[in-house]
Amino acid sequence: MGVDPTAAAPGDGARPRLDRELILDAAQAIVAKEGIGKLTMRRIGAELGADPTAVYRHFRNKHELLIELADRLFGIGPDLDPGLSRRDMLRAELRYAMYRYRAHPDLAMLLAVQPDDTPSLQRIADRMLGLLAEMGLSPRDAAQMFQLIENHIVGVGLYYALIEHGDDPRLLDAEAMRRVYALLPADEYPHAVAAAPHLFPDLDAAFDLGTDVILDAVERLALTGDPGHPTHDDGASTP
Amino acid sequence: MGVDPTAAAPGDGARPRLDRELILDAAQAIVAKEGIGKLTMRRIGAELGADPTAVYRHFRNKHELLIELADRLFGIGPDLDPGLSRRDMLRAELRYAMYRYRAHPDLAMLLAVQPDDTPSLQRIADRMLGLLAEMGLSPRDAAQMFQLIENHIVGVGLYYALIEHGDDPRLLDAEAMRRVYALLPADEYPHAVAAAPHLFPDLDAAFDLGTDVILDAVERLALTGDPGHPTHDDGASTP
DNA sequence: ACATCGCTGTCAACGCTGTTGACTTCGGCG
DNA sequence: CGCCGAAGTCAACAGCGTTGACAGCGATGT
Repeated sequence: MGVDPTAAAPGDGARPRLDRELILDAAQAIVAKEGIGKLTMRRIGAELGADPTAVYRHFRNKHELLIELADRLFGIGPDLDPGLSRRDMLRAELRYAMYRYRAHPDLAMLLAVQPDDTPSLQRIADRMLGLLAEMGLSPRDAAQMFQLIENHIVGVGLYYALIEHGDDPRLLDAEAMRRVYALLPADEYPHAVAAAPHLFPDLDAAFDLGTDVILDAVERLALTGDPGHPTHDDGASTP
Repeated sequence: MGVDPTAAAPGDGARPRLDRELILDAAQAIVAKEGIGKLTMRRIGAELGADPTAVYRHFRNKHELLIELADRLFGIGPDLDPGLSRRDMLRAELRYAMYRYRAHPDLAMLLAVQPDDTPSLQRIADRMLGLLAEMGLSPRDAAQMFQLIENHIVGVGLYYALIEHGDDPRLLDAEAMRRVYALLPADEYPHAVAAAPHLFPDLDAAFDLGTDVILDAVERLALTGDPGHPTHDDGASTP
């Protein structure tokens, strides 16, 4: 009697017993509302209406909590129209992965340094490797191109994230960034000045361009067994 | 009980007056010896044999110090043999940039979110854009491929850095990581298991492969004005 | 030459972080 | 009912970046 654990509501005062799920819900809510920078143990405690140190009864430390939170956020994959070509499916998978990275770069980096790869990451890897195989790549080539794809995603996703979650609004103004390069001394930075109007392109377009470059290489690899140099070389071109 | 500045410094004896250069030297020494994780204001003070807060007489805050330190570390460029082909020079430039990133990923990310691009970054951009132009690209194409190159560098450099500067030694053991994937349930992760022996390739090789894919696209763009999809009209050079 | 004033370094302290150990309370089980 | 481990609370520690008040050095103006 006394406190009824079933009558718990967010503003109510009463609160069900904590468990990992409940804590992760709170953490996820904080990240969604205020960003990962504000995700502190004390903030989680406040969100739960509990003492911050109560969390330590369920998670060994903050790192363990973050890993689990990251796995939860990375667990969801895209819904793919099975009628799409392999190439288009791979494109969609890549875009989706980049968006995951872009949305939660800090958590993604945490997962990346985690030696015990989580099921989410393993499923993503399996899906992409499967598509590459179906496009005609040997397991070895698939693994190599998969590494390229991962790097591509990390590079763009991270750049995106830095710009969006950075606290300096000027980063979002590509026009202003171009102007900086346009106004450099032309004798010292001739090429930068010349290319200034085209620098800092739309990142979505840049990502797609990179994806196409990689997918072209994949198809070329599937056709000829060679990444395919465009030179009219008659011999060794790969060092 | 005044402190005698001419007789009180650990090791060296007298400590001259502080200035930005001296402080940056100390900071750089700490980063080199113990990594950026140990670079705290208090640690800098200890390295200088001075009170930690003295640093604030020369730098507005830690961020400003880090930006300046990053610019210093990124200022040095590669010595290029002028006899090299444009492609090889670009390859060298790319490798060098990746190594910079790899060596100081945190500082590199700090520079990336800095709206006022530092001279080091501007010089690097100018050099690469110049090489792309000399390979036959229009300023617009050069800017686009430059973005691709940046992403490539960030992706690989960051991945490298995470593995090397991560505190978990298991990350360095690619063989062990492959084993993890090899031992996954084959019915659930068929493609991951099949590709397991070839996953986690040597990152230097992966970087070079990615570089070649990009440079191939650059040359194709220079020749045809088109990134070049490997469709049937493509005269494959190597069977 | 003396007084002045700003720059530099020192010290103590604030608010924040993750984390620990001791204490209390709750809930299920014999 | 009584027990006992799990769960929650409280105070505290060590570390972080940073601030404001104070003290000495050094150059400067008269």
